[in-house]
Amino acid sequence: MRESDQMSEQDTFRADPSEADRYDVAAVQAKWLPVWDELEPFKADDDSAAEKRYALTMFPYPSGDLHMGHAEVTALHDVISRYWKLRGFEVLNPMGWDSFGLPAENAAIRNDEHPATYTYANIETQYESFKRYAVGFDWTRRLHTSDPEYYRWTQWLFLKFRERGLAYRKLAPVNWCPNDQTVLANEQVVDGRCERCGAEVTKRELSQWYFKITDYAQALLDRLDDLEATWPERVVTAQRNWIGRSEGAHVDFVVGDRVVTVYTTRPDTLYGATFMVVAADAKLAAELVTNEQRPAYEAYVEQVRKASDIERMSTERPKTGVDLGVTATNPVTGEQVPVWAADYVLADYGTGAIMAVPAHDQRDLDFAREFGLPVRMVVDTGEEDPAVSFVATTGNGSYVNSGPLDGLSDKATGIRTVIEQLQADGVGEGTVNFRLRDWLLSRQRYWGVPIPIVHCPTDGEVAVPYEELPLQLPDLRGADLKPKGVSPLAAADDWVNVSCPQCGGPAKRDTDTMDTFVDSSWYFLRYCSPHFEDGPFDEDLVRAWMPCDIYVGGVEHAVLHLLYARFFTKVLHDMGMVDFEEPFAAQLNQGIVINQGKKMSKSLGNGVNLGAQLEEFGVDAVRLTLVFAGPPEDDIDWADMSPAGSLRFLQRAWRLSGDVTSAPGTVDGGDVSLQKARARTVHDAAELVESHRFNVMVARVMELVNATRKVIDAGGAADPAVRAATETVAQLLSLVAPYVAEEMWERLGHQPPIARTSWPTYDEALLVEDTVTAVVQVQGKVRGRVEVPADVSDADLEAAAMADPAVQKALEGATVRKVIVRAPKLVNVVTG
RNA sequence: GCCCCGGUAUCCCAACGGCAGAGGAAGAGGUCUUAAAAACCUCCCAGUGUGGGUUCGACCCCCACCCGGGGCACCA
Repeated sequence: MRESDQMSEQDTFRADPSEADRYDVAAVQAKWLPVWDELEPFKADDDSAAEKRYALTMFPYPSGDLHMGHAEVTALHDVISRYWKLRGFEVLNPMGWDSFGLPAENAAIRNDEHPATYTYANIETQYESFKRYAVGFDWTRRLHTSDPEYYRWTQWLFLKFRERGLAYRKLAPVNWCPNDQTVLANEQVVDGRCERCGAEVTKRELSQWYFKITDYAQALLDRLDDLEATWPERVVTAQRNWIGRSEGAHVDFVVGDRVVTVYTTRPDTLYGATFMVVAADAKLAAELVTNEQRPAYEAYVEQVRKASDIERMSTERPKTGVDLGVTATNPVTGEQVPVWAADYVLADYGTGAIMAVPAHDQRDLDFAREFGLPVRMVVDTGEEDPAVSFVATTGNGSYVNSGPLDGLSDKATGIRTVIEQLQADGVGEGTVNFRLRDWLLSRQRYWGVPIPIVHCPTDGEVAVPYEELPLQLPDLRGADLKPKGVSPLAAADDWVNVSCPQCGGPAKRDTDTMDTFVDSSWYFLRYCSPHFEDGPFDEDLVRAWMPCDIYVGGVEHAVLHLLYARFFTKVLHDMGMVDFEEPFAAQLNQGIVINQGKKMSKSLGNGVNLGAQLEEFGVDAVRLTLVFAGPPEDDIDWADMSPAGSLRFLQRAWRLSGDVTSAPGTVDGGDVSLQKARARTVHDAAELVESHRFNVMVARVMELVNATRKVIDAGGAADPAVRAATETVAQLLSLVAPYVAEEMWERLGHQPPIARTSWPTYDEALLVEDTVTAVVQVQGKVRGRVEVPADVSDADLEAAAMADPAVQKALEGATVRKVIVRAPKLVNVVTG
């Protein structure tokens, strides 16, 4: 007895509920990971007869380990992917790394090593983290854009684009980041600063490679209409703004012995043009200026060059400019107007020259005021004369001082009339302009795709033959990579000096590398056949999987990556390699994870370490927290979240699986209200996932857990409805918390993996309620409730409502004027 | 300056134009425990940023404004 006393004491200690009624998070994770590795439930089968779905999430750059942002986007993404899987689709859900780029190069310089060292070490770290995070990726399709097997095809595509005239080289002023020592695309300059490092961008005149994305401006714009329903509105709007289509006219002015064409959206105000302005940094200005004015002009240009974009773009700044000393002839009036140079006119938009109509354009008016130039109103809008008010008028009005336009009062008619006249006289034409510029793709850095071009003194630019691809990077490391203003590749003599593929004579390789956005413009295609060796992708497999049914990622790529990827897809469509024009059928942009109301940052010291959170609460609880936090698009303030609460809920759900006492398969019948709750939950969950309202879906699962708990505690552990509900909980939970779901599934007597089960079914009849509680309002205020059959007629409901004692009381002494009946839920009695 | 999104309980968030509360967190009390944690039970908590309008009825639609977040801004 003594011995057994001791035993029981120990047992009591062991049987502490905190040990017995909770699962060991770390042990469950350790248990299932190898099982899933073995079973590969998410391996996508190209040959499957099932309908295919492609779930794509933006691949990461390998900087360090995964952080909260990755955790959020993949948790949300995985809900959709796992849902489709349960719905019976063959799902392609791949992952890889956007592994070329500057951080690796900077780390290599710091640590005196090769950029690949940093890159591939981080990839391995992130890969392990993704594995533990249990996202349903098909790892057999993993790719890295820095692998020669991948960038071989990036180079191939570049050459194909070039053959189609879509990749070309030109000398032009370009954005230069003095910190990163490389040029930048327009899209990478945000408010005059480098999008990557924040340094102020300056201008340089350089010969660089461009993709002719402007050829596709109209197509890129047109197709946005189709995406409106399934893409976030802000992304569509951002792209529309970025493409910036405008309709207007080219008008030819004569300056001396040459023609200068201007672009205007208001040709109808041509009679009010009182001067012309040419972009100060355009060649045209230097060509037009008189010798007398040249010193003043050159001083001005010098001043403009020095000013940063930030200064230039400030709208507060007074207008500056210089008189070029020449006059231009207005083609419709024959009038001579002065020609000025100014920096408010941009060299690379339109024709780089404008006709200034100060009365009807605020910028021109500001300039005219600054330099005492005349203001002539030609559209009378009824507002005060801009020459007096200094407020340009831009609305509709009647034309004055405008020759044949006088008497008209409609802007559209005025514009059309002038364009017709210009065309008849051969001095202008209607035209369309875009804000979008060609995509500058050269970068003066090492860790990127080498541009497969050889420069030959005899043959000029010569393509590296396709059979020589990939053109691999030379082996440079450490100090070799220090930015010097030219690409580090230029110093690799053995690599640079080659014989011309055409004439065999001495020639030099192009030493720039490609913008990493080129790499990511087609990776989603590569996933369809990641090991294909006869081209960038297997066209049949791309046809089978693409376009992506959902693309989940950050809204920061609204223009950059998404516009480029769309451009690539359109070109490939024109090349006949793909049969669709848009790569991403639908899109979901998640918010960001912040902490204490602020973006996480080192300087604020408010960073939340993902690894520590996973360690403390487990993968499932962290994922659940992120999904449950709110609508996916909203930012999540981690300080407001309770991963501990998430874990508590998961424990609660898990406990159900241990309380079920019926045998597997015992799922029909039982507690009717629980059956109904289960049916309703499954029905709603599908709708909620499809409309991306994952947080509400989780709340519904919580409700079902609560309902099931109640039945069990009331003695229903053996009830078939309890088993059915618990199995449903496990399956629904598997979209968010795969470990505990798998564990529950096993405890319920089933084989793994739960990911390969199918979406729970239910009897439709359970969704139909027999009776409904109808609300009776008097003057919009609830005064009573009546229980009625769900299919009650309006008349019967009204009768029942009016018979209700509480309603009778509320109606005492009042005259019923009208009764609104909305069977079976509501009656509103209006008195009067 | 222009455009978009949001503002519901102490907090995060739900509510086909029809009973403002689904879910969670926090808080209070209780059961259990030597105690604590956990679990379970109970309770507390707003009339929906402000002011108008439409409607039988408005968190929801319309107008104006306030606050917060985001985007665009010398592109002619």
